[in-house]
Amino acid sequence: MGPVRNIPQHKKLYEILRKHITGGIYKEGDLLPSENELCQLYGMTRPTVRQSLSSLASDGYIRKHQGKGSIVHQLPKEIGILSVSGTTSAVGARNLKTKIIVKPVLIPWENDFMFPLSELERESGCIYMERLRLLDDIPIFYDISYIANVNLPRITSRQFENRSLFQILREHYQIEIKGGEQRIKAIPASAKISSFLHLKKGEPVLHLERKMETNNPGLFLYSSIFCNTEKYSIFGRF
Amino acid sequence: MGPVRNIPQHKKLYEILRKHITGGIYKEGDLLPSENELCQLYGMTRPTVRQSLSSLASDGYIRKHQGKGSIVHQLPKEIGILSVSGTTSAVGARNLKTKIIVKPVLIPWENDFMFPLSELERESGCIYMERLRLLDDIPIFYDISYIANVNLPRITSRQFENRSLFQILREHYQIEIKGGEQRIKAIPASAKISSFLHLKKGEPVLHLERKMETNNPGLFLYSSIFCNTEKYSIFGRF
DNA sequence: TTAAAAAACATGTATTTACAAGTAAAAATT
DNA sequence: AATTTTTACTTGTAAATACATGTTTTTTAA
Repeated sequence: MGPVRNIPQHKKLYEILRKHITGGIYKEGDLLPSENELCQLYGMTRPTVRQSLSSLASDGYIRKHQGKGSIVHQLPKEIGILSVSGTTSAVGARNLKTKIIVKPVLIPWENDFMFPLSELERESGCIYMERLRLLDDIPIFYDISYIANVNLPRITSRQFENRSLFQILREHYQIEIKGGEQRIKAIPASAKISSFLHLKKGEPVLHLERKMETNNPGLFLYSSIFCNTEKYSIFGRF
Repeated sequence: MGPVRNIPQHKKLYEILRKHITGGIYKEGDLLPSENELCQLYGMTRPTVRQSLSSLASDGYIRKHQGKGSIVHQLPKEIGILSVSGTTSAVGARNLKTKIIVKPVLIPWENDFMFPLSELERESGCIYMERLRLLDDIPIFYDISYIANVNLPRITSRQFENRSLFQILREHYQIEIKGGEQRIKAIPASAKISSFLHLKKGEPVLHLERKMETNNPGLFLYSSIFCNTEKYSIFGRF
């Protein structure tokens, strides 16, 4: 069959429209072509087109209105895992730099880990890394990542500096994030956290504990993230 | 206009299965009946059943696995204020009591409101209220709500004590929350906040600023929520 | 007994068809 | 000219059909 990848049509159209929206071809408030027009344009039938639009809607890129059409919705500029919206209007992903504090190493899991672990995960050990993320040279995230060491050869020797962890997992291991859960707290900065995030000890810090599911059943990504929200907020949609 | 509402089949099945899951008939890890079985059970065709399952999956109630089936997913056990899903389940807390601090009153909008407002919203004025929410008699949320005064007769005179604002809006005004956006910060407790939440001044507090969209285009709900996350975390899915 | 092959069954993708219901523009009427 | 009605176009709902692909169980063969 050659190098032809079998990506479903509805996924292709989803990606096309998503790029058109994020790329600015369609702007906020714009009306997307009607479902029937999209059918003609891309040679698909309406249920297929509707599946793409349905995904775009549930991901927050568009809103659908019966009788009117699909309207492009304002969307957050994504930065890595989180979305940040601050006083400055549009924060591009280019301004976010990543600094490795602890390179990926294989260690045993902590006994009192923040999420319950399966037998398999415990046995496999834990790939551990610490990163600092800076926006305009201001430290925003102090990020501790944990991954179970299952079927991820040579991951500890890869370069993480300018690529997100998720990008590497997707490109080299075909791992996609399917969803997850998180706990959010406001805590006082410890000595360690405050020095990393350029805060005074005891100042409020946002703490996220996340568990992410992947397309590989049994493989989860965990992270503990400390955010300096003095200047920027965490932004989210639902 | 008769009160008869034609609720679509896929939405009915969604509600049935959702209640079965939240009610404990299906527990975490359980396999739902297969799509074909559901077709027979409820007299629908597979596309209709699949639409229900697709909604349940995107709302985090189930996970679908090709070849296996639909598996019931762990539900948030903690306070799920972040997980407002399309139809009903907003804040799933049984022991959560509400205490009104400021009864609903009609006031002009603040000049430096946290979200940009439309002309219509500004002209209409603002229904303002403050509430305190307690979990096991511990104050957890200090909640300030803002609604534009458009087509909501007698709302300032309604009883809010034991019913959620969302419930009243749904039952009396047919208003449903379709989605929204939020900003999250960790801030030091002010004198006022700290006294409401039983904290010391300066202690970390979680601050959420939310804008919620409704099925009524142009009508938004806004809220500013201060959370005591000393003992509980905010829980969310994505 | 073990391992490979086949079958049965699950969800995924896609087409075709039909009608319902909401919205907006055009046409007809007053 | 202003209002009402009609029409055209939009998305929403739903059925029937077909085949693809992944998973599990059963059967068959070594």
